[in-house]
Amino acid sequence: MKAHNYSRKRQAICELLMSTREHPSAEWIYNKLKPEYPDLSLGTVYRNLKLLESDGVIHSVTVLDGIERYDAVTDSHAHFVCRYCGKIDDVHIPHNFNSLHESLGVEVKKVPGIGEIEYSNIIYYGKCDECINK
Amino acid sequence: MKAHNYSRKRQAICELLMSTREHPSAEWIYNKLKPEYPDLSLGTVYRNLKLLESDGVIHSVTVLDGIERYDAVTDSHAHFVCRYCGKIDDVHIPHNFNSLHESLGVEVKKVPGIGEIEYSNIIYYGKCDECINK
DNA sequence: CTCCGTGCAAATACTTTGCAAAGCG
DNA sequence: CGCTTTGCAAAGTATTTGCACGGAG
Repeated sequence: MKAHNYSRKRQAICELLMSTREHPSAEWIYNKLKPEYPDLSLGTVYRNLKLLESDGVIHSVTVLDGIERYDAVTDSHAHFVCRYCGKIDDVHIPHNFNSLHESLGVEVKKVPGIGEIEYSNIIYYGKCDECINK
Repeated sequence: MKAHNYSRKRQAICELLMSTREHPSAEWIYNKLKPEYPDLSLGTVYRNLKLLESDGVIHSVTVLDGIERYDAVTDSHAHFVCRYCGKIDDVHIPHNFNSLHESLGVEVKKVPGIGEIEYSNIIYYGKCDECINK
């Protein structure tokens, strides 16, 4: 109960991102944390998201309908976005995919005539099972 | 010289997108077309981009620094984004990639427990050759 | 005392929209 | 004429930022 305010909220934002598979937006995080931190402000969430992102702790998955969505999971780079309900799921990357991307993520891969790849982002768009079943 | 205004500007926007590899933003298109269509307004560009997108004629490649970037090329779904200068290049998709995605694009692919993939978007981030050479 | 983190509100920046005018068939 | 397209400017919305305050060491 001693470490009072030092990065308490930043910690909470980070942990929330790590503990969910929702790929949250700033506002989602804000609403989720507001009950426990009544004096939390949206600006702080935005500030900390940018900070955590530049520290490499979290990543921006995509911008969906103008809203940035984040992710703290680092092992999988593939996502499935439901075009109908907006849900974002993690997608297990197939094996032949791995053979191509095995060195990506942290390592650098050269593409002739283009440049050096530092990381990649693979997104599938479609209709999730829930939306298929009405 | 007869068909004067019917979708003349929409046509121009579409053709411009087809003829470039720049993956333009709304403003880029606006500036490019403004000399030839002095009465063009930015709102019209935005409107037509949305319209062309919903018609499936063009696609949104990504949102880079809060700015939406479009593409009218349909055969390749992979892009390279330079994190340093913001340039977006088309990337030739490797063979083993094709084996996985050969049916994607228009067709539908099911992912167990997730949903049906309608299309995919693959983006590589890194440093382009120009930026590597200072 | 000094620094970092924050609330609050104003400011940005891109995009969307309402409306009236103009075009096309 | 009826429907579409557009310019213009106002509105909208997500995000960023300036400033002063508060807590920690």
